[in-house]
Amino acid sequence: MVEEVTVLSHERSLDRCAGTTVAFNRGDIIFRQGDFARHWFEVVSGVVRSCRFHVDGHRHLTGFFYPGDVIGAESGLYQATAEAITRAELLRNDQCSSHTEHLNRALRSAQQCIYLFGHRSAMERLSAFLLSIAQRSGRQSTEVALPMSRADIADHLGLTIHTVSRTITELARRSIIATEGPRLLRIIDMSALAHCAGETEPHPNS
Amino acid sequence: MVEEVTVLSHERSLDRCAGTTVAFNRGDIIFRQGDFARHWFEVVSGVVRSCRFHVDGHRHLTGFFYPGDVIGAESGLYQATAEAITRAELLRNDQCSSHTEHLNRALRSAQQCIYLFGHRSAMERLSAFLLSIAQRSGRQSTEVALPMSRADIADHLGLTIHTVSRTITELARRSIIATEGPRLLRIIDMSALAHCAGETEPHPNS
DNA sequence: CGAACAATTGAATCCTTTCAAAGGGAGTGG
DNA sequence: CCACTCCCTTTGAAAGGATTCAATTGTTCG
Repeated sequence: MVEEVTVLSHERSLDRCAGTTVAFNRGDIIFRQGDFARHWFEVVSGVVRSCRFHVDGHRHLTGFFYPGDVIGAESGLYQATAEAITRAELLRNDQCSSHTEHLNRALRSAQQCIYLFGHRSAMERLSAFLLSIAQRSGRQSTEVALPMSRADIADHLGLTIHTVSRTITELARRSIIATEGPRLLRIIDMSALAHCAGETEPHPNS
Repeated sequence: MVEEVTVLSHERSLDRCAGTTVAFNRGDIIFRQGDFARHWFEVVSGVVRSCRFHVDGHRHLTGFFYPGDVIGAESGLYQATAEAITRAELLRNDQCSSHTEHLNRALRSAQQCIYLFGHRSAMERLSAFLLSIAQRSGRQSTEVALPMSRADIADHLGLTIHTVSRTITELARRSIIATEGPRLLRIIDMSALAHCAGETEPHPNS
């Protein structure tokens, strides 16, 4: 296809599969699980979630995708449904023979998800989740926007909305975070949060 | 079982990175998390596990790899440590520019892991795990070999060895499976097992 | 302002973990 | 060949944590 395209925002434009920008509204489906994977996408703005539905109706949110993240790079059939949870712009690209790097990023994203689940307790999972969101959400790392609902977080972490809510409350009670409305919070003690995530826990005491 | 073929056993030999066969004994490390990813591997025989260690010592087994599976296809640093849990032969390949398909398989493997974690209860997780093992272990699908220990299964599913053991016992009590020693079991009622893996929740009865 | 939906909180239940101990193979040495 | 040990697995009972059920509070938007 064409090689020089201004649309590509980042510097790793090894590929010639120039993308076209597509805009989605909150709630729009970007692609569906089981459809043939004709395109892969890079998030430019907004947040996208990917989810799989089980037979009993319960869903599993396999990931949240922020600007710079790649989604749908798999070949064959899409393994999950992707949906915009805020207004979002995505770069849509045709599948091309060599998109190694995007596959790599998709793989890393999957491994991040696996990492989250490696944590056992609700506190560990939520803390690790908040840290990963803080890293990616772009703002000053202390302010964390939560564009997704508690239900989304719960389905991502394998918890219930009640447990998610309680755990957030508990973190606020300990002054590790501060809530500023349901969709925005501030990290007060980053190292304590990392501690809760289980990353720095040499000896167990309280 | 495994037939003797030329170096590349399957037909997808797009790549010129012809592999050399390497043999590992039970317990041998194949590569370590954090090392530079110089090679990627395809399992020819045996079973390999990949795991990540958290700072507090607890580990998470991110996957089990059977013949045909690809491991270590990521670029940069290895994201997990790979270890043979039976005597195993692997095809070692140099990283080459285009290994799209192997990345794809690695991605699918990661997504399989994510899928497992989408299940909530111990019963759901273990049932889904047994089904995935049964599909991949190659034998007649009713006989399932478990080359890994209960501890490995527990760390893979985010449970304890006690819960794993209890859940297996419970499945046997219901005659959904039959155990023939700790490392071998037979699936008696495949549809019931699938039911346990996905549809158990709606209405609880005895 | 009120309706509809989202989030929080309380109390009881259920499930998993933890603590503790017994059973079962495989391998070693007498 | 058998006794013994070690390690893995299984099982029991109590404790802890997440879910469920139920209700309240908070937020958004017409």
